[in-house]
Amino acid sequence: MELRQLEYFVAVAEEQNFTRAAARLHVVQSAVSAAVKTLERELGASLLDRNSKRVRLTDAGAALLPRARIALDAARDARDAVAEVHGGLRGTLRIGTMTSIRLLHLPALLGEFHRRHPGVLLHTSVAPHGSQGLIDALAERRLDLAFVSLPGTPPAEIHLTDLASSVLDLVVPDDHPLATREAVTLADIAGLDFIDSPVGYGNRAVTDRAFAAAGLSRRVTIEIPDIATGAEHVRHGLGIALLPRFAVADDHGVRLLSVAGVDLNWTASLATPVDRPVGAAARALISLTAEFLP
Amino acid sequence: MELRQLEYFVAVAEEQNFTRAAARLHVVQSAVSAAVKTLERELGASLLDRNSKRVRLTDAGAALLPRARIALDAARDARDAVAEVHGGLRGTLRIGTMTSIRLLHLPALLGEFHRRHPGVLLHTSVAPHGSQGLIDALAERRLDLAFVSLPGTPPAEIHLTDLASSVLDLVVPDDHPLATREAVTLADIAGLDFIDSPVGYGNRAVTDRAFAAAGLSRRVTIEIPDIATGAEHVRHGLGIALLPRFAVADDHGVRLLSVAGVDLNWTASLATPVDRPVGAAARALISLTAEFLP
DNA sequence: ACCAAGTATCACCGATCGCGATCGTCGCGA
DNA sequence: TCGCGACGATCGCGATCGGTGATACTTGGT
Repeated sequence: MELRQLEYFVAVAEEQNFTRAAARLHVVQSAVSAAVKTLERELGASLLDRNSKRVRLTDAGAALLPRARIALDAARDARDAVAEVHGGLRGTLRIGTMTSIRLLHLPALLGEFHRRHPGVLLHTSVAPHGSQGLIDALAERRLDLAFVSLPGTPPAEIHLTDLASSVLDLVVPDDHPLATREAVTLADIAGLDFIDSPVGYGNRAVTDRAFAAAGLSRRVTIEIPDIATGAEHVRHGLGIALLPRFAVADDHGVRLLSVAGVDLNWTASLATPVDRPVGAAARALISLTAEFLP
Repeated sequence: MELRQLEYFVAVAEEQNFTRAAARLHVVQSAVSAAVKTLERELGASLLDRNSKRVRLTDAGAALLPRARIALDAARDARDAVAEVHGGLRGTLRIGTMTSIRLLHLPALLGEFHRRHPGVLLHTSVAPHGSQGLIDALAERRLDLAFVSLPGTPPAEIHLTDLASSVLDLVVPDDHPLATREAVTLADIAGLDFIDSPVGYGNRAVTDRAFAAAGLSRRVTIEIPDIATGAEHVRHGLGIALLPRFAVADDHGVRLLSVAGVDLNWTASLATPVDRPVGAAARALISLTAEFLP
């Protein structure tokens, strides 16, 4: 068993496709097929149940996968540790981010990190399934760190460091009955049609929790993955929305109203695993993030 | 970087000699030399400072070594996990034991383990530096489990499960002034010449602690690594000793006396690491050990 | 100065790996 | 039912890798 074989196996398991795994690994498909076959022969067990249409893990493969990731992470940490001693950090840092990274000034943070550690490749990925998806990816070792928004108690295996927060304001079309008000309550907007992010996104969790805590409900009739388009949807009368002020670049045709008597604070945090040590590059980014805090 | 290279590097680091490492790995010396050189080239750092007389770790090598062990352990756990799913446990379990294994009936325990898991190779090693040395080896990932005797608070990274204990009795030559007594106190034997195990052994720690707790001292003039020879030394007038009864197979010429008013309980425990998960085979042995408890 | 022990280098050879071509399989749509 | 596209497995080939055995070089002790 060698790391190269584990790397190929993990790629196939994650992609559920030899051809895509080969592309990701920058080798031809037959090389991946052969390597996985050799690993199976060496371990004396079938790891993948596959045909021309479908690739699934066997029980043995399911047992191997998390441990293969641990071994690959350990090897990368080993490489990073040597690089740190010998002459600067090396390696790749896999970072998950929410789509609304402007809450955090991430470009400035990551830019500074890159200037300080040019040998580290930053591989950022946005969260197709919101912050909850990032948390899952962190737990499954597909990410090293994640910038998330996760109201409530985080899961036991994740540590959150709060970084920034913004209040969500109500955005209504300027001809809306509530538009003349300076502030409203949740009761004023209960039952109305809302535009919001999908379930799983942090801002969506904040708004859902607020309504639930007040024993009220609303209708989310349109889900948008990018809050920067929220004001546009509001402007065209598709509903009202709770958005941070920074997401409303152009406020013509809409009004922003405060919502009184409720916690609509949307907090962004850095999520790190607690069940394993993080690598040298991850530690460096965590330190830099702390420097960026006010 | 591959596991094979890490394995060769770890072997050289531990043996401090390429030729001995090669013997341990069952390859020729030049294969080890070439593999380490390739690893150094790939990492862009010198890992070992060596010449024909001496092999030492560099700073980069010192940074790599614990992480290399983690990666190798992870790979072995991966292999074991697949074997467990697929058809029984495989692999090697590295067990440290005190020399005085009769306190524990280890042969019976390990015999039963072997019958249940014939695919697991048990590699046992005794403790040249006593239980403390076993604890060090466990922390440094050179052992998976250890049977130790460690009075007092164990270090934070080790978990102890008490398994058995025996009281240490005073053994004197039968013409000794105390020989007519049924029991003595520590005060009676303070200042006398003792035969005992070396520092680091569990039984030695028990006796040293008892004298220290009583504010008394004694002279340990002969240190013996095997307590089974203790009574023989006493018989020949080389000193007196505190030994468990089971270690005195032949009591002619000596008397065994109780020592009142002091804790001379010598406890044997199973030491497991707390900072990392143990492999499948280790978990199986831990379970079997629990079954063997009364 | 000599020697023994150990590491590094070299030539050689068999094994391994990745590539490119191709075969076989499978699910889907007509 | 059939054709098709996509995908995994196999094969031949060339390049590279890894281990062996021999040997050169180095080093510390006598």
